[in-house]
Amino acid sequence: MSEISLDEHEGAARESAEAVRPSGTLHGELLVALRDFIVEGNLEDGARVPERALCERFNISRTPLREALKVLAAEGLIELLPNRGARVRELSPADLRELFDVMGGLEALAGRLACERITDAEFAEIERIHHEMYHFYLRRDMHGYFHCNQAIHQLIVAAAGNATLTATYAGLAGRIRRVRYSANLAKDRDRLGEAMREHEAILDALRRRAGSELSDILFVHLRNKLKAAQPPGASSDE
Amino acid sequence: MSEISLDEHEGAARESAEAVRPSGTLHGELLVALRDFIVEGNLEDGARVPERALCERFNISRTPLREALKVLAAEGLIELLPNRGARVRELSPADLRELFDVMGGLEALAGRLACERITDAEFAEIERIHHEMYHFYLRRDMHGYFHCNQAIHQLIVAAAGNATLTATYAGLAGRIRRVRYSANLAKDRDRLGEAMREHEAILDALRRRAGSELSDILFVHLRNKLKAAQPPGASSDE
DNA sequence: TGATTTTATTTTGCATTCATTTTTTATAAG
DNA sequence: CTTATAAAAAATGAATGCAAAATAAAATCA
Repeated sequence: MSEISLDEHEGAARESAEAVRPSGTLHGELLVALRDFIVEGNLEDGARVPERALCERFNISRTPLREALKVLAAEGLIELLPNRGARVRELSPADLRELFDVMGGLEALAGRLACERITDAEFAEIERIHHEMYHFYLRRDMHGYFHCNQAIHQLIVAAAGNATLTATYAGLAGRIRRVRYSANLAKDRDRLGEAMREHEAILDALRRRAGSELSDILFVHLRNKLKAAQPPGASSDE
Repeated sequence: MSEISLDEHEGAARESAEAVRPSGTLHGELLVALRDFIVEGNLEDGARVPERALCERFNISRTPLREALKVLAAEGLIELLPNRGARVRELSPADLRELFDVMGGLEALAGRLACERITDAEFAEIERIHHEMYHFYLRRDMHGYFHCNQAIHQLIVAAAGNATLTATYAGLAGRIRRVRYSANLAKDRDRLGEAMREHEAILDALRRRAGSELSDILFVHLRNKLKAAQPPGASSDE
């Protein structure tokens, strides 16, 4: 009956909403598992979230499941319709634009903060991955490139040393991750080269600990990323 | 038995976590009411959240209450200790610093976005309140001053026209609102004058639609606000 | 046949119940 | 009188039960 193909995503201990990691409680574990389950795209966009099936899949009763659903709704991953259950939240082009802008703002902040406190060792690590990324870029290895790209942005956020920022950022990132924009990105070679140059500028500003400048670069960088991901004439639904 | 002094905070329909406004469902209403109840300081810092008492107070069973608690924990307002219930989350000086920085980052973003899309009418409204605030400043009317100050920052965020940003901002603002830093702020007259000058600069940059510049000013403005709120030598718990 | 009403089934929201764990109170020992 | 131990009370986490609502299915009529 249950047409869901989940295979126990236990171990993936994603650090998410900061104050909620009640390992040892069913609800806490379930929250993590369910979030991954949805983020990884096991449910179609706009699809109903099948309570019964998920209960059977995770071997729990409805109570902890519904608690987790409420949290995921607060995070914006699903939406709750009164008396009509939960649905996977669809991202309109406008939503995506909003998310990218906020992510851009948070990365801009991360860059600024990172300039204040990043150690030489941390910077060296970012630089190392940057060169690795350049390597992938030359070889047109999209998978490797993308992986490094993610890592760099993640490291900058981490270097900011602000747990609240990290948690907020992770929450928004989860919502975007459902969208397969990577495909669009990878296709546009011009964008790839441009992105590479932007990353050079990021590294440079970070090296000089030029917080305000880095802040600007990162925001624009995210804007360009969005532009590349969005079809040219996509309505912004304003 | 219940030493809680709540008097039905119904109507206050605060727009909060965007995807959760299930008016008509008990859980949704309760979430809003409970959040206000905690934000308004009806529970001591670090105090246990009394499930039983709250159930009686709101006339509901534990199920919807606990659902709301899970959401509030995800928002960071309370923390859940396995088998030991929920407690009102205390804000360490480090937490406060983190929150202010992220709020600063979000306001910086708001300023940048506002410059892109703010209308002359919207700007005029902000300018009007700014002058009103100056009036209060001259008269040393702290209450009026503070109110205007809040309004201006709120309007800038609104002018950004990004619902995701608004929701994220509101979530963090709620956590800070528990702290009575306003008292500290109001006491420091030097800071007040400085803040006034910073607001002049904000207005000026916004008038010129100088997004990047405004972004910087707003972040620094928030930093200074924090500095004024924090006792000089407060440990940053790094 | 196709649309519409009626009935059955499922799903949802919330209350209640139950087994554990924690906290409190009472009791005993040093 | 203080500290340690044991028993009682309360709380928490999760499962189950139940009424109302929504969806699906069947029956009726045009």
